Amino acid sequence: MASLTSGKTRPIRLADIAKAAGVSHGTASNVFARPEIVREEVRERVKAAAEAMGYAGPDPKGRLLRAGKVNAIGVATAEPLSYFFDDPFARVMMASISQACDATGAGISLVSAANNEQLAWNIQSALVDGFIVFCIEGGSRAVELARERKLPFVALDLDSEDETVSAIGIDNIAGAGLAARHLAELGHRRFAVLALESADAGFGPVTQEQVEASALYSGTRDRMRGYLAELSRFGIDVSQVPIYETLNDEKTVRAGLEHIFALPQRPTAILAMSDRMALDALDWLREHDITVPGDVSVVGFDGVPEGAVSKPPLTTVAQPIAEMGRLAVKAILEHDGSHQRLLLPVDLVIRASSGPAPA
Amino acid sequence: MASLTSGKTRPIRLADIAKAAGVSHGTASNVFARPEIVREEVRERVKAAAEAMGYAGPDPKGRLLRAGKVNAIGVATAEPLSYFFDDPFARVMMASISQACDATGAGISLVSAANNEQLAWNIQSALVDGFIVFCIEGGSRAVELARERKLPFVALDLDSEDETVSAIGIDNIAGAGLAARHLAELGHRRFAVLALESADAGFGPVTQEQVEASALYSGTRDRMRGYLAELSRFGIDVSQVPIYETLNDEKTVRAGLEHIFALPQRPTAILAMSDRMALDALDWLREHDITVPGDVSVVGFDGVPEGAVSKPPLTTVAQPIAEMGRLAVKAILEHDGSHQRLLLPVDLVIRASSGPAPA
DNA sequence: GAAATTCCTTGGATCGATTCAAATATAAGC
DNA sequence: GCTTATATTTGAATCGATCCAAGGAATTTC
Repeated sequence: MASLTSGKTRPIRLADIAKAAGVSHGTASNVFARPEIVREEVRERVKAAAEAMGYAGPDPKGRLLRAGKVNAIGVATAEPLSYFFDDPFARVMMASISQACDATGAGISLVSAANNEQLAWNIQSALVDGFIVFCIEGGSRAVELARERKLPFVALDLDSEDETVSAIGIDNIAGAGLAARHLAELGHRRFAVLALESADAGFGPVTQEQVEASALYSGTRDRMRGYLAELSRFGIDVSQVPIYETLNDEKTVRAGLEHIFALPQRPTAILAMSDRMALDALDWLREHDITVPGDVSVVGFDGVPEGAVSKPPLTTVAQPIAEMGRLAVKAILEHDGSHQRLLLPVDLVIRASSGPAPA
Repeated sequence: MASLTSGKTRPIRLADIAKAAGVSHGTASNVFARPEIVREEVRERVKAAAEAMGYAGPDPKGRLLRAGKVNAIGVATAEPLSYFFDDPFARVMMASISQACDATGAGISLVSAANNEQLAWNIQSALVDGFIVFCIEGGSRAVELARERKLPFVALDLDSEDETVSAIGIDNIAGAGLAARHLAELGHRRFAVLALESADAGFGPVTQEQVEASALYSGTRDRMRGYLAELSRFGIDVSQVPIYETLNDEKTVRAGLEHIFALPQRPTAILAMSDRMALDALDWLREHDITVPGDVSVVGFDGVPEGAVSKPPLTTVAQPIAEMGRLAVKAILEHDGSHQRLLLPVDLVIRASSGPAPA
């Protein structure tokens, strides 16, 4: 019936119910935003009109423009959206970010995209008060875009040389050093490294020089430096250590292990730059009847919860993930125009995936 | 230097650079929104002005109001925000929702809150084009709030009787029936049920009648009906089946098992209304040297990936989670004013946590 | 009863863009 | 040179609210 009067039903605006109730739009707005300052009789009349016309309440779109603040923070990454729910590291980080947001009543918008163009658009048009940028791999593009929005933003886990971007990261060199020393002290002398991306090139065996040369992905580079510096200290010829670069997924990790274990000198210790790789490695080794830590020791990096319940439990370099998330949210919400650059300490967590080198 | 002229630096607006470049704001807008229709010379001039003044690009806040569409969907739940990243079921669902969103370029806003008041505000002020409401437990409040926004929304997994809300759910009765029959056919006769909430009351042992009486939480009620109906069919006196209601967390599941295994008649089969509970149960049983499925069989509900890799792998009633997520996004984005009510089929996945009843 | 308070209400300004009909400039056609 | 077609640009209107200075009515004070 009602729809007969007008073909398309324009959504009801605050002005509509103001007119219907015979008050100014200012008063109508007050009924919703500060009900205590409007006379009860009027308030009821306006509410009744709103009810009668099926008003959905003040549209946040309108409020937003006036208020200026969205009360939400964007979490951006160059990975596809599902990364936030699939990747163990991202999940722990997101859980802590969302806890911090919950505490302050801020919402979370996930910003991401498969391709670069879409990512640019999504970051440019995200309705947020600031960004937390996940820079796990190839995030520098996202950082650039976030910077262009001129909103507060923090880069996570990007050890960018650029002092003008706020960043919260960890000491990758020291962390990698802890892992390498741990294994060396257990007597291991034949190592292999499962590396994260060092360039957008893809995956496969790489040399130390290639990793070093990559200006991007300083996390990868620094972990590599940390590993190799510490191994050298134990008199190991690091030029002989095979390095295999993966895409941090099961497929390429498996390919890497196939490669590494086909070499004449099998390693007794594997340094993996992420727990995700390390856990995939444990699976592969088990399937190939290579015992851990009997034949081969494995040390991961990140400290995700899955590592505590894997078979065997994973020795790893634990990042203070929860702390990083909390600090990132704090940095956005309490942004004062300055740039923060925090380097958090890491912690070696020794579990059962590492043991003495075989005799 | 620049800041000396004005104490507070108002953000630069499109109008500012239009003035600086000596063009109308209409033209300035076109430079960013439809660059191809403005003469190159002018375009460059405007861009130069924007660059010089440090313009961050058109503010989405302004665009939003004009355009009307946010291009983001809200995912709402009455649980805290971290639920999206902690809960196995939610994670799988979110992964599929985010994949569907990625494909269409839509963003995701997570909407949630610890307390009811905050939840109301968050839902009322969320900048989204529609809602997907997670109704796992006590979600009816969120559904009400979403409905008031008069935006398209879909309830997930709420088997609400209200035909006027769009919902995508599963056949809980049939699913529960599959689980119960499977165990009964394996010879089990002594059962226990780990139930989800049936009222906001909390946790503890409950009776069949109590569950039946709860108008809320129809999912819990229907799964219970499915279990008990099928067990009756095998001649089992369902009034003797202990039912323990949990909060779907480790603590209350453990309390439930303590209770159940302290009863004079120990069960040989446990029906859990969620995989999360079932997995916690497996842990508890292992710790108490009760072998699965030798002493006790366990069947879960949901079909989360963790169930495939647990010790032992979990027999469960698998929901088509990915399909549900995809359909939910589709329902929001292609909303045509009608109400969808989809009941999807479930699937019994038999793994190693269920076996013949002990002799 | 006039003046001073207090309490509500009004209507215009504003937030920052987009859109579109109309105006103007430029090029093309005869 | 005049008309017609095409390419750009303009400026007003709009999106949906919030905020605030100013005005009006009711109440209190002297």
